[in-house]
Amino acid sequence: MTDHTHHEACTNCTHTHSLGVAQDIARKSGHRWSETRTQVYHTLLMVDKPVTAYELLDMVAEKYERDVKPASVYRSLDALIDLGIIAKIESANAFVACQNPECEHQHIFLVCDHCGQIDEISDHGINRQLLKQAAEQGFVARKQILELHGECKACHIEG
Amino acid sequence: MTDHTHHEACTNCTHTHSLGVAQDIARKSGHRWSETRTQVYHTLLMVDKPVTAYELLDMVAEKYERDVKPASVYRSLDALIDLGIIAKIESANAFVACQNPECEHQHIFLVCDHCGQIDEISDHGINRQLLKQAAEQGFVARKQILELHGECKACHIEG
DNA sequence: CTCCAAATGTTACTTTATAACACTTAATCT
DNA sequence: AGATTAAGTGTTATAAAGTAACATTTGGAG
Repeated sequence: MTDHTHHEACTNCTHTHSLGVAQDIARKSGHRWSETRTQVYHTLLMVDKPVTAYELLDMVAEKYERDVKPASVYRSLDALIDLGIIAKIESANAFVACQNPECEHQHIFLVCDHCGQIDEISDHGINRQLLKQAAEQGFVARKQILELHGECKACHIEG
Repeated sequence: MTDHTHHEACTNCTHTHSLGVAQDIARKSGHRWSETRTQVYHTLLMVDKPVTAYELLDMVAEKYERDVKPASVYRSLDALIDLGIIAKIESANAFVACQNPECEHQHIFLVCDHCGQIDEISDHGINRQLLKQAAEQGFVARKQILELHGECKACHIEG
């Protein structure tokens, strides 16, 4: 495990990097960065699967030994969504860190109803086709929610 | 306005028809049909746009002069979803009657954030492509949530 | 170092949804 | 038509998800 001194202690290099990237994205887009946002985002990166706002609240409360309140968590979540570095899984009222924050913000989520894990499809073709179809009906699409529920590879094999 | 005696009074022929169809679908799939379900479904058909469970509750309460409770409404909604004749718009916590209950149950919804109206895209190609892409990652999809938010034709023109 | 819009802390509340259990009824079978 | 019974409803209470309002604090630009 490499030694990092440029950000707060984290046993995982990727996360430390992601936190730096997040901060940069925030600054560039005129948002501030803050302790709460760091903690919320870091926690989301660690769990690496969708969690509800209240689950997240409990995790942050325990990990950082603070009495964080729903409103604070929701505010951080809103900000992180604004930045495009996390996403809400609408069909689960849950939140998840994006796989590659630096590009493309129309997600296609694969939600395993068995283990709760999440995966993404990266197919711009589908996104494009959707926009096109919508446009043909005179609809200007601004945001796409696309979530497939089912069983992931691992769960399907195990039966 | 045509005279109908075969179902409870309704000023709209399509709805009377839909109620009959709904009842048939329910019976065929082993579900029962009931007064509450009739009222909930009928109300959804009338409003013809997404409404929340509690909005629906109020409408049913007023229209049928009864003191209907949340649990009852949610139970009816669950049943109607099971029958495939209504759908939940996950990103709005709202429910809407399906356009053609008798076929195809993977919807693509166009939700206008300006007027609240809803439209659907009928493109099996996209549905198929999604399943295919998911399958390539070993994911077996059972349910698809696909909602585009934006501005509908009418609202876009008006500016 | 100052400043102040942006963010947080806190309290209270609203909206959305479900659990549990007694009671009622739709539809099937005689 | 009347009995039967699983499916559905009524009711109470409560959980889960999300927001409003306002006083206080702070990140980061100048």
